[in-house]
Amino acid sequence: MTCVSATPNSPLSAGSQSLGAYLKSARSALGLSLRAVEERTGKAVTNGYLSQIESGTVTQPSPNMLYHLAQAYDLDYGDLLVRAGHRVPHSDDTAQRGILAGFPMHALEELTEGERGELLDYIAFLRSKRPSSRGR
Amino acid sequence: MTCVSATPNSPLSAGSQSLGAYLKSARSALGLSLRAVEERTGKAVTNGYLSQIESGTVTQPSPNMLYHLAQAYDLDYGDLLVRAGHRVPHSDDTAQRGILAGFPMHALEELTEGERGELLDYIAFLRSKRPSSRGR
DNA sequence: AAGCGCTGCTTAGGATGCTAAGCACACTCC
DNA sequence: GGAGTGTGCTTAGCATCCTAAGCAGCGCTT
Repeated sequence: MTCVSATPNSPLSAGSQSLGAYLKSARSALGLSLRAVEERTGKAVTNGYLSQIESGTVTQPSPNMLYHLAQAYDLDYGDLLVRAGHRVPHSDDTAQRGILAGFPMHALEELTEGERGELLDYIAFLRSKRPSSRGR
Repeated sequence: MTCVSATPNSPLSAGSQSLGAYLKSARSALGLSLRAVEERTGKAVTNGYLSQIESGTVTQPSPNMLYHLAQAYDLDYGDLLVRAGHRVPHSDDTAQRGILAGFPMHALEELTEGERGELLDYIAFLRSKRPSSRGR
């Protein structure tokens, strides 16, 4: 047991901790070993790799990895994303219309995904049909 | 309507578009060149790399890349994340972000009045092509 | 024709995520 | 002592992302 750090660091209050330090605190708080976490994530995060993350050898794990860790530690996934330096979609506003006020949006809403794809292609087709402008 | 059989010519037409095909449609609808997009993203996404994404050579671009593309095309960032196979924070309630989330409104804004008319006709055409029931 | 600029596309190579395997140390239990 | 198990940690190597540089083709201008 080489390290068992002494600092009782509550992972929830960590302000500017690096991702690795934060995850290490979290694991320590839960009293889990590296391999226990590997087990918890269903082998999605191997113990060696987790060690790399905690030590800072790996600085930006993929969202998928972070998700599994969030699950294993019961942490907030979005928070982990931010700590890893990923952008998080701010999923709020749905309404800025503007020029399109006249356009019947519900017509679009009724389309299926595939139909919307076709529509995009048709828009491209309309543009390609225009007199001379090549791409703009 | 002019029509000219735009449907069969569609390179992707239907179903669940791959990320690449979707991004290609979006770019095409906006009438942007690969290098124009590179410019728009402030060189964050190079033209060659974008080509790789569209062609499927690169299947899972980083969230950061997707963010820049979402900005450039005025698409929903979260939607792109999902299409790229990344997990999205609040995705417990799966499908119900804005239905129009994936649609590039800019593409509509740039159309002329007449073209918008044709587009509406085409939407009507799409709907008429369906197997009648409107529930879905 | 020659040159220019734009188009999409390819490719070598560096950087990084990520895995599988193994190391050294510490604690048992026979 | 020796075997077995658990700990954190390291490392070779592969896969993938991503960049920089370049390719050929097309249309336009002189």
